[in-house]
Amino acid sequence: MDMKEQANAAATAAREGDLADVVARANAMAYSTGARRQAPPPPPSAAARVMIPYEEERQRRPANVACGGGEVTFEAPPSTVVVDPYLLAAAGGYGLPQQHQHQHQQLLAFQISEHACCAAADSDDPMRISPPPPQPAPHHQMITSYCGMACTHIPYCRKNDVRKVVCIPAPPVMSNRAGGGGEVIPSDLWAWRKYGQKPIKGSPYPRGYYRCSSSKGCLARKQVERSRSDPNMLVITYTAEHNHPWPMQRNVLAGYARAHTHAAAKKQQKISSSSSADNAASSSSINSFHVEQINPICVDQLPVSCKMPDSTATAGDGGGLLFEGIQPDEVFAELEELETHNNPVMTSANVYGSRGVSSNYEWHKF
DNA sequence: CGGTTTTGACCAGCGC
DNA sequence: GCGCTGGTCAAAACCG
Repeated sequence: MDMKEQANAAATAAREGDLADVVARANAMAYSTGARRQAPPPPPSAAARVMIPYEEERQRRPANVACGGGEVTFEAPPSTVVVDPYLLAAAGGYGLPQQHQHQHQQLLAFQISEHACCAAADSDDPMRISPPPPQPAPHHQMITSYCGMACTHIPYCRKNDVRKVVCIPAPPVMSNRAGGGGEVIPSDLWAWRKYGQKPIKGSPYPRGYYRCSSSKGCLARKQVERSRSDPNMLVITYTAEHNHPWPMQRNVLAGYARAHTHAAAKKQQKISSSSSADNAASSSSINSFHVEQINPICVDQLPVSCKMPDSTATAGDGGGLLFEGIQPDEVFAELEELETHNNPVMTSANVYGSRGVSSNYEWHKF
């Protein structure tokens, strides 16, 4: 697929609203423009530009994001795709030791605002750059979109609702265990409690609903689902902001252990007894995916280690991104690096006291 | 005891 | 009004 076709596909995806597909195609374009492993892209200190053409008749309001000199521009409808500069920085291994940077440059994680629809439909640009959140890394300049009107473009779009969508590489879908509540997702530093799961029309994968369990009054929520068009991508939608500091040490294994042992075993037994197509979307707390290949690295605050399986594969053609196995000490080394370089606010307790939901590794407070 | 996942039920918004 | 869909609730079961 040449650049023009990729651009058209991206525009189509943008219109059809599959955010993950937009990201995947943007990813593919990014790689096709030289951001491949053989030719690592410049670090965030150098300009990086990703562009997605859209309908020419539409007013173009590119979203330029600068982080450490890097710039990403989408010529999608104004707010269709917004790149979280931190994620881009993470993709470039920003703040990591030199020897680790090449790994993180393979990741292009995007933050997308679903409220883009509002901007496209209204002459007044409802988008505005919010100030950096108080707790995450100081340079983590979030771009979020606010609905200043009653949005009718997205059913669940609510006035003044802030939604941040992050697409990340997901573990491969396994035939009988993947998907659903058992979705193995890289953990972030917040504590989430799953409170629901629903099958989504048109998607073989259910959507999991999580709310912040660190603070009772916290309204932060997130939804996790696989992209229907690219199962290699996980779409995580964050809603509302945390109103409290990072979660401290807690009983991280209560309940969690159950989900990964007893219930999982029962589920496996149940699932294995059934051959229905629903298996792919059924709940399971663990995935037969080799969990040790995933590192418990925060999604939106810490880099996710991944690599391109081969030089020709792209996220758009199913090649996708694969997590690269890293030893636990390496993970902690990375965390320490981040703690040192990116987020002096975070303490060791905050970092290591968090859950590693997607990992075999238990995180300990030292 | 405090925390989790699972899952069916319930509710609200929307289109017909 | 009805059906569909997405989001949430809450009970049950379980774990350290």
